[in-house]
Amino acid sequence: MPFETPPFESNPGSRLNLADLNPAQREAVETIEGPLLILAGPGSGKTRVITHRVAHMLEQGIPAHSIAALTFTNKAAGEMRDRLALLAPGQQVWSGTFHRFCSRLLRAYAGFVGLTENFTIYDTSDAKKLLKQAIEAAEVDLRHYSPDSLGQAISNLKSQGVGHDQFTPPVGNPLLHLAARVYPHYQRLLQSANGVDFDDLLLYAVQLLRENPELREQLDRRYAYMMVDEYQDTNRVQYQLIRLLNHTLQNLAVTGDPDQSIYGWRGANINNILDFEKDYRGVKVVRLEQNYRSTKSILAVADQLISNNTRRKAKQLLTDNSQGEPVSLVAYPDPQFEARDIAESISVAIRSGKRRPRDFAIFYRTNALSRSLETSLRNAAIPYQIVQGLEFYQRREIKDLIAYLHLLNNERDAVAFERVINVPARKIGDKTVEKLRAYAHSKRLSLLGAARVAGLVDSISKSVAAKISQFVAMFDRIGEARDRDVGEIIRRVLTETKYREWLVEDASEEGYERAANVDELVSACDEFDLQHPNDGGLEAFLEQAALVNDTDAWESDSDFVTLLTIHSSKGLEFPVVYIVGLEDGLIPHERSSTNDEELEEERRLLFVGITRAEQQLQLSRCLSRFRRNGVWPCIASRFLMELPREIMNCFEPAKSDPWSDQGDGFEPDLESVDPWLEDGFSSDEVKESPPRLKSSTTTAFPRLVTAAELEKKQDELNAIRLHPDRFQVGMQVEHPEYGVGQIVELSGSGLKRVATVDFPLLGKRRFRLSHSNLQPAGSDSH
DNA sequence: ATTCGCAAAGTTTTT
DNA sequence: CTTTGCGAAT
Repeated sequence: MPFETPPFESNPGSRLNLADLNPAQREAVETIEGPLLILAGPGSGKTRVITHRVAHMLEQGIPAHSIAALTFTNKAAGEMRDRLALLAPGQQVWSGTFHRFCSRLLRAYAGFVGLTENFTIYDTSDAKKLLKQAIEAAEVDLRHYSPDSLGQAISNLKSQGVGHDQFTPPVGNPLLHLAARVYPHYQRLLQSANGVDFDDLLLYAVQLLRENPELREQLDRRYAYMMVDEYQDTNRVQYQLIRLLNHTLQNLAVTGDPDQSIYGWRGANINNILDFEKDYRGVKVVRLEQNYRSTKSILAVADQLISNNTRRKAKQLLTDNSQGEPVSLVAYPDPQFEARDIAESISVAIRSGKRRPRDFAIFYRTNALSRSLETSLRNAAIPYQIVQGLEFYQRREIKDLIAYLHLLNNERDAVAFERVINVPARKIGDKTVEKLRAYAHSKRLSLLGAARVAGLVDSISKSVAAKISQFVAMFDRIGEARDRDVGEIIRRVLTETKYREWLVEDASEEGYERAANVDELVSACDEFDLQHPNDGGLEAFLEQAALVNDTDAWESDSDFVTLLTIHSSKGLEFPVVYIVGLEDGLIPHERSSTNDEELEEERRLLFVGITRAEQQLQLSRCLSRFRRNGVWPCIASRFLMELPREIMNCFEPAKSDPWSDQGDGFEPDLESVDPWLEDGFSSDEVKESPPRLKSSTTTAFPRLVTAAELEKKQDELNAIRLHPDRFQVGMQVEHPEYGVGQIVELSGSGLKRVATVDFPLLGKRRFRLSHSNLQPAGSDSH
């Protein structure tokens, strides 16, 4: 029997020491055979358990190639690989994301699902182009729904494991009826382009295993031991995949925490983990409840918050860590203030020598919230890295160039063809492409194939056909480099297309910036070549580019403050964490508060954020925020009311807060906003002097907002709220210094609402209503 | 037929 | 404040 090898000699380089583990952890590590459910609370050493478990399996003589570990993100897979390299040097255990696993599988068996091995993986924006064509082809009436919502619907179907030919829409759901009509067209377009979207990777893999039992059995045995991380975030297809691969041999270990399930919106089914014990027979359940990460103060807040969820298995968070400092809860006047204050406290802590930049992280609900934080950190000269800002691979110039590579790798790639055919501009426009598309469709050719014979297309003029031939000739010259290093290929693309020259043609600043990005892409290609001397090549690079995102580029080793969404903070930990924007409409997000289930997911999201913090945590919100066309008052997140505020440091407005605490339903008065008036704010009369930041190093989060400042800001908000339309153009107003004048213009909105007043003696002056003492002339001032 | 310029509208979370 | 869509000019 292969598994009875004595542990000592099989792996002499091992650093494995099970004595480092607590009893529950050890039990998980030592359970190798059969289904195992590891319920791991935050900070309970889950990664440690997983890696030790694999190392232990290897010590027991289980061959590395029969172990596969599926993770949720590349980041998690990478971390596991790194830690395993320390515990069990030189052992090649497969670890990666679901999508990568499926992609690998499909490359090997592409023919079974109607693809060839060089298929293209489309990201969401590429897929959207095909979706739009599909919508046209299906001739559906899209008056009531956006293409995006249709795409969402189809994506949801796919993640439920529903194929394009298996779906009957339920009666009375118009969106799904549309989806049912568009879905087959969309799928046909993907197939003819030899492409897949993200969901297809999983769906096709399941289809492949279902239709080929002998292959399923073979793979089941090949990966005799499987581990799945973040099992609470798996969706239906992922669940099916796991079942298919663990049918014969059920040596399956899943880890997860129902309280950290935050991907319901993309089809994750929390029942997958709640029902694990029903799905597999003889499941061993191990609970890791001891928290090694956070202080008692932080855990108390997290615990109190999550206890408001009803759909959960009650669980205590225990720690032997110290009490630590109380969690701070701060209300700031506005996001700029919030950002400045946070940057200031970080700066103070760094300068005092107590902390380094990498000790800090700032979380927000939506990416858009990162802006003011970036500005403040930059102004404070604090090094920071933003995870998932504007993604590198989403930039236009990068997508353009990668499209050339895609077309090189997969000549049927219609999206890539349409992207590159006229970039740089070659006077081959939409109309021509449409003709090519029609011709290609009728002759069953790819777009590039049609382009090769453009002269045969009647509707295309000779001169345009010549331009197309020129393009094809150029493309084929690039194609000669197809089998070279990726760096060489991309250089070939650049020299042949003169893309870089085209970018800087107009000598615009934007052009140079884009050119710099192009250079960065070239370096990325070279880097890839260096790192993949043997398993490289165009196809591998493209797969990497499609499945690796910027989150994975996050460097935990470098000394930066980290900015990221709460979602992408999962699995990470930081000594000091700030979570900003805790306002109603953000957390819970306005689009996620329609029912209790979504609300509970939002609560879990905040729970995840809170439990990332090791030593210090500050939660903050703003009293007003710039949104759409003006400044709007913000209501505190309802979750804040669920926190144990008596044990927290609260820097909330002193008097009762009309925006949050009374909750008497202030609704922004739409009529007080003039969306058609642009706001001109360069006038010197309109000045904004931010309150000076004070700081002290005595407390964890020095109190930088004084109660007086908050009150003042609030009075301003009140004034606007109570008298949204006190002023009108043509009205006579009185200014304490300048006297009486007439309003000639009103612009801006909210706190930035500005009146231009014409004074008989002084001429025109501009005033910000929220700051000035303008009164309607002759009115009884209060 | 293409390109350029302006206006309008839209803003969650991710593989 | 950004991106997308449409209309006019070349």
